[in-house]
Amino acid sequence: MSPSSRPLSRAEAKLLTRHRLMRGALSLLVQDGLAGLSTARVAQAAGVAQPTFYVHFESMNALLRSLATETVLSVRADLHAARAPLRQSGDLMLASREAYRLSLRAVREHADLLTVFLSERYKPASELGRHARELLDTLQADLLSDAWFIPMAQSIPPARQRLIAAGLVMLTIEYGLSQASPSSASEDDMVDMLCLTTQSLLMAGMA
Amino acid sequence: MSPSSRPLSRAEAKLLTRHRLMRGALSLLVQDGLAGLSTARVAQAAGVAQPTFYVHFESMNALLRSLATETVLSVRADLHAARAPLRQSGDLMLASREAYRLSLRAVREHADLLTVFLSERYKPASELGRHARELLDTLQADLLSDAWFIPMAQSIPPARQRLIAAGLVMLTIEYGLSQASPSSASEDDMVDMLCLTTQSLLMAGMA
DNA sequence: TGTACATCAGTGAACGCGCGTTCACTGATGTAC
DNA sequence: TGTACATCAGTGAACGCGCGTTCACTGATGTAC
Repeated sequence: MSPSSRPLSRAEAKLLTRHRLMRGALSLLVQDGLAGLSTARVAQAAGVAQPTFYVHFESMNALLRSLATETVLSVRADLHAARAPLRQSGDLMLASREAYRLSLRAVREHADLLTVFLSERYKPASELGRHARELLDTLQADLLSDAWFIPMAQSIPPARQRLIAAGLVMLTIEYGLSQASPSSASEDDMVDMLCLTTQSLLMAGMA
Repeated sequence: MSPSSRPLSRAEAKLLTRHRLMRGALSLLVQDGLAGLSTARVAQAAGVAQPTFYVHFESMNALLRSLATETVLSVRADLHAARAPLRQSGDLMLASREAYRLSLRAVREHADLLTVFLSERYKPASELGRHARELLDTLQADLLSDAWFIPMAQSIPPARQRLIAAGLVMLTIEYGLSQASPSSASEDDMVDMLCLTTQSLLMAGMA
């Protein structure tokens, strides 16, 4: 499994333990949410003794902060990358389909983190909740900026633009996450729905 | 404040305490989620001593079960009632607008409970999560059955029907809850979006 | 209505337990020569 | 390369605290006569 026989340096080993703690925390969050989180359980999930937690993080909130800031960037980047087809010239309809297909995959890829964020977004006092709201706001803004060149989009009032972006982001995440369930609809059906919803929302926005 | 000067009977007083415990639990759930819930805090929010909790519920899970079953019914009924205009003959477009307007209000009315349910729906092991998933499934089924008479709806394959219902339910809840935030869009804009999305999804579903 | 007794919602005190947090210690890794 | 020392990631033990849960007790409410 190990790509090299060289033993890990102290710094590398420490970073590895840190990553294991964060992954352990994420898997506990997915299972039980914040209620199921304790330094003991996180440490156990990471395979280290419980006080080791404090070697890496000064508190549970500090770990959650790191988890949020370090993972949010990759979710955001992946969803932006999924819309690359839109930014190339060509058939807009075909490009939209491909962009939504890739977006659904990105959502599936980050399903664990997104479920946690969706769960926490309505908790006003939670630091994780604040990060979740910021992420969703950012995803909406990214979507708008990626769609800016679409002729229809520019003539829509800003308030409606935000409403459209919020709806499309939520639909994409909702559909993407539902792919995990066994009775899920087909990806093609989801892409159809998303594309037509987008078209009609854009037209509705101008009205 | 009291509508009658007659002192409460023992049974009435007990029921009142029970309601206070459940409302206390709900307000704590809204603030901090399951993580912030303890028998002591619930009892304090209800204004009773902590062991009193066990006079009414055998455990926190029992309280959550009661909270879910007793409130789910009223959410479901209110959303069904909001679609009454659809069930009367007349202009379908006007009826849709009115139905969505009433639905948004029902969502706002039950905002506390819905945010809690949305937060818990992705937690596989949580009993509250199971109730949340059941509620959302039921709301989707109710929407489909209320829309059954719409000519277009009947020719859509079942898998797509469910996808459409899931999308519309989530959009309605998402928009309705966003009305609580100060920078929220106008209700009229939301109704526009929902109506046009509905139309286009119905057309997409048949394709 | 009045009295004696039964019921029971609510309580204070007590318990064992897992939690967060601290700290002295260990032994492997890193460094200076 | 070899040796002596420094660093520090990880640990076991210990602590005070809030938690869930139990229980004997109280006093107001309800009931029988």
